[in-house]
Amino acid sequence: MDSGNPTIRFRLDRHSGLPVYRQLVNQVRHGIQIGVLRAGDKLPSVREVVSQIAVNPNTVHKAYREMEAIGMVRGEAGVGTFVSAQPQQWVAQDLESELRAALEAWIANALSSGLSTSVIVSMLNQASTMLEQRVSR
Amino acid sequence: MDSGNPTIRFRLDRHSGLPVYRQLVNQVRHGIQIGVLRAGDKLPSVREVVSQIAVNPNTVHKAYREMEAIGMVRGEAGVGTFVSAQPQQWVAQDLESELRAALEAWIANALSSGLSTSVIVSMLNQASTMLEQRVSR
Amino acid sequence: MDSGNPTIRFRLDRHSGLPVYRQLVNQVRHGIQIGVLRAGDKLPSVREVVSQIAVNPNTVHKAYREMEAIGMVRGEAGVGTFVSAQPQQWVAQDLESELRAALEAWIANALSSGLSTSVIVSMLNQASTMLEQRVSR
Amino acid sequence: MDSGNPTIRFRLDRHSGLPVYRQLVNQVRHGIQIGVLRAGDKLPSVREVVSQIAVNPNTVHKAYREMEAIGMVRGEAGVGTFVSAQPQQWVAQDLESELRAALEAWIANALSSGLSTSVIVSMLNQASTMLEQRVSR
DNA sequence: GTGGTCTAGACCACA
DNA sequence: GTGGTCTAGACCACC
Repeated sequence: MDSGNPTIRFRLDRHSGLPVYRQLVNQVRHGIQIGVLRAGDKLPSVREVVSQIAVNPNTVHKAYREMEAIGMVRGEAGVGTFVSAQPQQWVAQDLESELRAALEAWIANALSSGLSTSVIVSMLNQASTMLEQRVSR
Repeated sequence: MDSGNPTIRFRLDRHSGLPVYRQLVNQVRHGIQIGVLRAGDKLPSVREVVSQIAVNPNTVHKAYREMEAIGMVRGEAGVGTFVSAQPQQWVAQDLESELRAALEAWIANALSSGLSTSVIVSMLNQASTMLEQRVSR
Repeated sequence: MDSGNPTIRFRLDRHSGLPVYRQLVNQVRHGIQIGVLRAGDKLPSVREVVSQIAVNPNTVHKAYREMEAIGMVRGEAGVGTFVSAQPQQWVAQDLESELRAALEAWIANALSSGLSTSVIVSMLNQASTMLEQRVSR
Repeated sequence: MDSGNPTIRFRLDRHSGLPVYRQLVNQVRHGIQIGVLRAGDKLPSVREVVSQIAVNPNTVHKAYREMEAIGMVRGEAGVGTFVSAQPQQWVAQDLESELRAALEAWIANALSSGLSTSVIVSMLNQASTMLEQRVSR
């Protein structure tokens, strides 16, 4: 009914390797951080998302459940899903520690595969450099 | 019984998240790269591996089949499994490209979460530095 | 439920001596060759195949993995398994070269058994003729 | 002891795809057919064969057991293995029917893989022709 | 002893 | 629902 303000539009990168539900969570988080989404804003309904990006409803459900579990968002039955109050602070911290852990896991994998430390270091440096150039492009 | 040349001993990291059979493949690849395994060398039999690292025979078999499919190794029924001739070239590329892809996915995840490029870059640099210090320790 | 497009139905020859998983691979290859299966078409799910031909899920999975390793097919977790784009070229060669090798082995066996070449030749011709008549029957 | 007359020397084709024990059987059969081996002739002992062609003793045993089961040969404990009397007739017939069955199986495989009859026929004819040319070479 | 195939089941992440 | 990994065990041909 109150579909007037679409608040956020999801987009999908099918080739990124990232799980779909994770992309959705990330985009909401991103929206909150850059101010597109504010406390109390309504997220599109599951059905709307499904028609937008042609994805399985269960996948959207999972993303919404995940966000709710973190406290990023609150779902009210029969009404909709809304951005929580003051989610900004921990959102960022939570994300960083999660990413840091993932990067640690990546390094552990590389080491346990027998790659030399110097090669791993150079891969990290190379990625870092590429990223810096991409932004100044 | 006295198989004399133990060629390679597998070790398992149960917490790495990497599938067991992939760990085995990586370790053989590693062994070939550092010269512990050479063309014609015999890998331990499936049953030997099973008794070494307490894993299901099928899992080991799966790893061996994978290596054979890539051409890294050749299995002869009733005889054993042997390192192929001239496997060196692609061996290195395979593993590195896999890890590079995983790192790219990590960056994609970070970017799509709304993390600023500078933060990501600093995380990469920090990890790289930590790794270098760990080796000189 | 109403998956509508049955794309391919597997059949099994339990007495052919060919491993079940190889029969499945061959039949998909055949389906692609005769145009029943085209790029992007969905293969029946592992569980569907299981209920069709009464075989263990792992066996079907093995066949699907084999096809994926060759590049004939691509499996997406949670979605299904789909025929790859442009698989036609090598598809034909693969099967034929395999059969040709088997026929060479048969001849080698016959020769090394001391059968005269003329007898072998006549056996081949006889088989060939029988096959032609069977088709015009 | 009576190693004076070596009667038959085995050779192995490692790339033929034929099982080793089968090659041994075939060679004895061949030897009988061309008259190199006659009724009562002694086959080399398992140990002699092992030292000749570097093969597992069990493999030689299996070949000898197989020949004995067919009646081609008779083993006397502590003495040796000897060619049976009048083995020629059925030896040939037995072999031919066996080969014919194998060829039928090959055709069945080809058909069940979805190869067209005409392609199979042409493969057979091609093999037959190649074989004829090889002999007139 | 060796690897190869298959069955019968479990649990997981993802859609 | 989908495929992916793994366990526990069987039987086979071959060495």
